[in-house]
Amino acid sequence: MGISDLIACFIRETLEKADGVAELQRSQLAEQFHCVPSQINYVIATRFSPERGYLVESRRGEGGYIRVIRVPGDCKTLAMHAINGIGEKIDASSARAILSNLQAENALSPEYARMIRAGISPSALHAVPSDRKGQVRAGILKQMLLQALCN
Amino acid sequence: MGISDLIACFIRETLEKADGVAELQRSQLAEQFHCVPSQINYVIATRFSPERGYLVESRRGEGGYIRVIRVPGDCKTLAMHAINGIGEKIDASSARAILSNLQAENALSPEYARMIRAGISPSALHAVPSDRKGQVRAGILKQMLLQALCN
DNA sequence: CACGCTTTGACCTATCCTGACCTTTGTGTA
DNA sequence: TACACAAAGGTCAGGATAGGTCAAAGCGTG
Repeated sequence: MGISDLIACFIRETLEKADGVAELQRSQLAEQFHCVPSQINYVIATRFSPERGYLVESRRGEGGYIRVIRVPGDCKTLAMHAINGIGEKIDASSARAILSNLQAENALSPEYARMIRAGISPSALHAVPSDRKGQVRAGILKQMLLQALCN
Repeated sequence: MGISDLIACFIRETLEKADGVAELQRSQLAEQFHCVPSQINYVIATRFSPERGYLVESRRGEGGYIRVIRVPGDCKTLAMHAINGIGEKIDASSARAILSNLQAENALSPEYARMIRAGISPSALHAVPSDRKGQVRAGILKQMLLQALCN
């Protein structure tokens, strides 16, 4: 596990403790994890993007901050939101993140999540030409999420 | 016995010791056996395929790994039987037939069957070039069946 | 010798980490 | 009030690390 994962983990814990809103200080966090400040942006961009169910606000200058908000809502809404956010194509790690979010919100059972992961795993998509993988992953993900939603 | 067999043996031993989950470092393993990294992929592809009862996950970049998972023995027979019958590629109606057979034998719950059907439905696979649909369907079907039958 | 399994290497893709440079905002001072 | 300055945070391209793909060459055996 690299530093990025540690930072993401820390942010998730903060969100947990603080009831869905984490207010962070970029440079302070960077110092705490012995990394450059821009790595915090990297972590937020790759793990706390809107498609993954988070909102991010920030402010520069004196008293600046980065606020990560876990977007609230009931299971169905979250799942529909996730499906709508998928778009034409999706890369593997975004797909993984969406699934673990839905799972964390109890909008998706661990069993269904595992099935979906199996369905979009690299070995499953082996025969898809690489320039189409993103599209195919998106297609499968949407269909299976829809199915899982309707129990 | 060639190097591939030695590597396969080593992975099996690791699986034995580690209770069915081996986490490997491709380049490290390659160095250890004095071969090129891609030979590790060859070994995994030829000896740890879904047909043989293994799941494989991996991650690139810093902290990358290859994880080989041996599916538990008790559920293995049935799953292997179904999966081995699938082959390189499969058309939509044969896939449906396999699913309804398994369902009829009570080997597959209706929920899981529906998930799989969603995953290989035409809308899920719309972005796959038609000359590859059969192969892709087979890939997804195998992975998902392995997951569904072995939980 | 033909066939199939093995081995190799060139090239590709994904993920993470870093640093140089830029923009926004609050505040103290002339 | 205006302005300079310091204190945040933002962007982006590049480098490092690690696994993936594919086709061609090697090799052993019927």
